[in-house]
Amino acid sequence: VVVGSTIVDMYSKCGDLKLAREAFDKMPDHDIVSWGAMISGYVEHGDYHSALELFAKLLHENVRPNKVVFACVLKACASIGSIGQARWIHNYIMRSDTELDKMVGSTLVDMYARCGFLNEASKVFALMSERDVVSWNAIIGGYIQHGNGSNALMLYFNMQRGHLKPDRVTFLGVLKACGILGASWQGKVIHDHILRHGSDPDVSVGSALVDMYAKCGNLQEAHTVFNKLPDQNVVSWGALISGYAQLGYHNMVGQCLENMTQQGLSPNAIIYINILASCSHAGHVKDSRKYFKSMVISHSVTLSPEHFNCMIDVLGRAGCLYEAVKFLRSMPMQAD
RNA sequence: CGGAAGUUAAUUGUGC
Repeated sequence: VVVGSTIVDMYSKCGDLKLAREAFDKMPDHDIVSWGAMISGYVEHGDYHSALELFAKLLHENVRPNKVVFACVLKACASIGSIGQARWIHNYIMRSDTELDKMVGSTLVDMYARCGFLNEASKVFALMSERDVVSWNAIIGGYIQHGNGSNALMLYFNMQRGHLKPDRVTFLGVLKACGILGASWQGKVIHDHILRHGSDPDVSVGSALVDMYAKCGNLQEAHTVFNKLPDQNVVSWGALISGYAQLGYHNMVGQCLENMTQQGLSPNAIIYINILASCSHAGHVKDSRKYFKSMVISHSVTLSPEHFNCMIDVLGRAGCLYEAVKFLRSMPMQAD
């Protein structure tokens, strides 16, 4: 059974769920770990329905799920917004005398938040028997997903008072909260916390800092932080470019694109959305045509409705209605 | 303590 579970886990970590399921079905006996390995494999690869189906089968065979299995299926429910099944599972957990430990509790918090029930998320958070940094991150993240930056920041400062050490995920969250609020003062405080935290510099946290400063309107600081990043990737460039685009610095957007390309990084779909949006704000019809063309010939970007929206917008404003309609008709997807 | 587990950075446009 142990070997079987290991094989199931190995196949699913390699991304071959079919082989994993075959191995699972061939096992003479299943213990709870093998069920867990298979269910978590489905969840990890986004096959939430299969995960829930297998969970139903587990219940049908009168196997007692454990905390790991609960966490996996709750995550599946959260991902497809299946609040009904999630509530049923929550209920089952309560009936089965499973304690709301940090793992099951955090998953419930995250699930309720994703399904839009923040009251219940914070209720579960308050009831949990233990809370670790992931639990705090889950509730903070929940408020952020719903645009409530101030509650997220309040929770962060409560967490500090509880002497619980934040981690990089916490920082990613609260920096986003500052960006939402335009709270540059709190942002600087958190920047300071990050520097004192004593962890290795991290590109993700660095990009979140760039984004935070940009969203607070402080492009100078954003660029300074950007220059100090250990390495610059497409996302960190994206944060910077989006900042320049939103604040109307059209030529800086072009400049960034050039520098980025010189670094050997090719712009992705999101970068192009920002660039085209910048053309649209600046009313640069020619630039927008130029960039759209280079995007198409690069063949490395999947065109999305956003790209077309930007083009149609900039052309429409410039009075090039005929060309705008041409773009509208040439959309490879359904126009809304 | 030979096997499974929770939170994770950049995202367009119209009108009030």
